[in-house]
Amino acid sequence: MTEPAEISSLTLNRLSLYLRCLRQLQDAGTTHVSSGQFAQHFELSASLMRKDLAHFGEFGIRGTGYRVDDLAARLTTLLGLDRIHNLAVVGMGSLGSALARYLSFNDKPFRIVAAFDVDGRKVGHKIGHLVIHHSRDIPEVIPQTEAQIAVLSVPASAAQQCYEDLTVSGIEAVLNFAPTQLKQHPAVRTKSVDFQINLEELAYFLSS
Amino acid sequence: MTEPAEISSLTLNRLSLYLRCLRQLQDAGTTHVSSGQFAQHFELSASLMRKDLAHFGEFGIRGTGYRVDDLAARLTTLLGLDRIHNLAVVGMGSLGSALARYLSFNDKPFRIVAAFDVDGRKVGHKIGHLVIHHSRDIPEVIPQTEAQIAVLSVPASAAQQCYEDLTVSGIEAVLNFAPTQLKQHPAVRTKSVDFQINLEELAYFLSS
DNA sequence: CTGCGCTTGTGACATCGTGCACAAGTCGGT
DNA sequence: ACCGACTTGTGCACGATGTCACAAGCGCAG
Ligand SMILES: NC(=O)c1ccc[n+]([C@@H]2O[C@H](COP(=O)([O-])OP(=O)(O)OC[C@H]3O[C@@H](n4cnc5c(N)ncnc54)[C@H](O)[C@@H]3O)[C@@H](O)[C@H]2O)c1
Ligand SMILES: NC(=O)c1ccc[n+]([C@@H]2O[C@H](COP(=O)([O-])OP(=O)(O)OC[C@H]3O[C@@H](n4cnc5c(N)ncnc54)[C@H](O)[C@@H]3O)[C@@H](O)[C@H]2O)c1
Repeated sequence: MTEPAEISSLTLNRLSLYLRCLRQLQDAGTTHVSSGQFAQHFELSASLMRKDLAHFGEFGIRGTGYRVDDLAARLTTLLGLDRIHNLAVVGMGSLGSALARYLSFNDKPFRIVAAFDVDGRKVGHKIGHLVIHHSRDIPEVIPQTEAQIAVLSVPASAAQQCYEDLTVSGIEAVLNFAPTQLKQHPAVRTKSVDFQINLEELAYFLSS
Repeated sequence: MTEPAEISSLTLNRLSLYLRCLRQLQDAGTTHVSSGQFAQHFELSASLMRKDLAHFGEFGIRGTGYRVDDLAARLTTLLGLDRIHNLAVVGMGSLGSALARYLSFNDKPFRIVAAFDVDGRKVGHKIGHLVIHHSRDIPEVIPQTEAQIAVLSVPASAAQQCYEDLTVSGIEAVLNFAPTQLKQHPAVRTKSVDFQINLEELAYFLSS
């Protein structure tokens, strides 16, 4: 099988995870690994890993396993992480700032090219070497900077409006952190990371 | 059906979502809603919502729909959000501080009772009215404060060690933000919120 | 009290995701 | 050159998840 069918989110997320684990192995100096060893080490499923990889071709050597460097490299290109992706952060509050700082360190495949807020005390100031624009300039700045992915870290009440401003500005994907159910635009790939819901799930299982 | 079987994460997360949407309806003054209206308004599935609720009993009135207040109240107790849950935050960097601040505002069902770090410049200082302890005191402070859920926001390299310190200290659940695959303790309910993997999923689908 | 329209709760069905087991294939030793 | 030990890639079966369609139930009008 090559790559005609649409890949599921679950598979894709696991591929990212595999890559991360492979990098750990690289750091440890491991050059070869079998799916069994890999799975045991990282508490994953060996057969599932093989099946995930099978969506994209053959990566291993029967009888031997996988060459760590090789698999890592192929996963990197496969996931598009060998290219640089331009990010815009909308909402430079405590979360937005943390994200911006985090991405500045970890700048391998992602690069922040624009930041937005509405707070007069923040607009015009710099975060690192990046000036914070006013949100009303989203339609102008997004195309200029060629931002492809937007990170939404504004209050829930502003999220939908910002989302729509972003979509009409030609953004290709949005990662939303606001605890709200966005009315999605079909042409923009949208995901939400919902801290609150995850916390509530844990709370459900507590004894008292 | 009442509640013998284990409820799936997916269902549980949607229940949290429904509750959040119901609160929006309450704020808007809506008193009654049918699953169809609800689903259309929030871009959800009506039949799935009914099935999710069915795990826990009957909540609606046939021919009429649901009373918003009533359903919200029942979901709140059902999810355990009428009780206060004690949180500990481990790793008071930019993300940990953002989370602490966020939870201090949004303090309805969650209350931060302890904070930890190893950085000498942070330990002993206060965040709000809460003193930051040294991580080595986790085994002492967690039981004292009766923290039930820990939020892990330390660097990936420290995550496994902190996780284990927490588990032996009697924590009941952990929400991990570090980009690493934790070796899980079976008695501790553990979830990860993985910003990086979500970002990489979006990147995969970008055109260029 | 009866009938009608509406909505829930639910069983049957379709789809999707995962675990299992094994044939196909590779390598190293003899 | 062949064998045996090992691992991948994969077909199959099972379980989980979501959709559909409808009987059961409720309220209101007459
Ligand atoms: N730990 C956290 O802080 C955390 C965790 C999970 C989710 N969230 C969510 O992330 C979002 C941001 O959280 P936060 O803690 O950073 O809040 P915050 O109040 O610190 O920051 C919000 C920022 O958004 C800006 N803003 C408001 N309206 C805007 C608009 N229309 N356009 C651009 N910027 C605008 C504000 O000026 C502010 O700087 C919230 O929706 C919150 O629920 C936060
Ligand atoms: N936007 C973000 O900042 C962001 C987003 C997603 C995930 N994350 C992840 O969350 C974690 C924290 O991110 P951050 O940006 O806050 O990093 P940070 O460097 O700002 O903060 C990390 C904090 O953890 C403390 N620490 C280190 N070892 C510790 C230990 N053993 N016990 C207790 N505390 C310890 C450090 O002193 C520091 O204060 C990282 O794993 C990061 O990958 C961060």
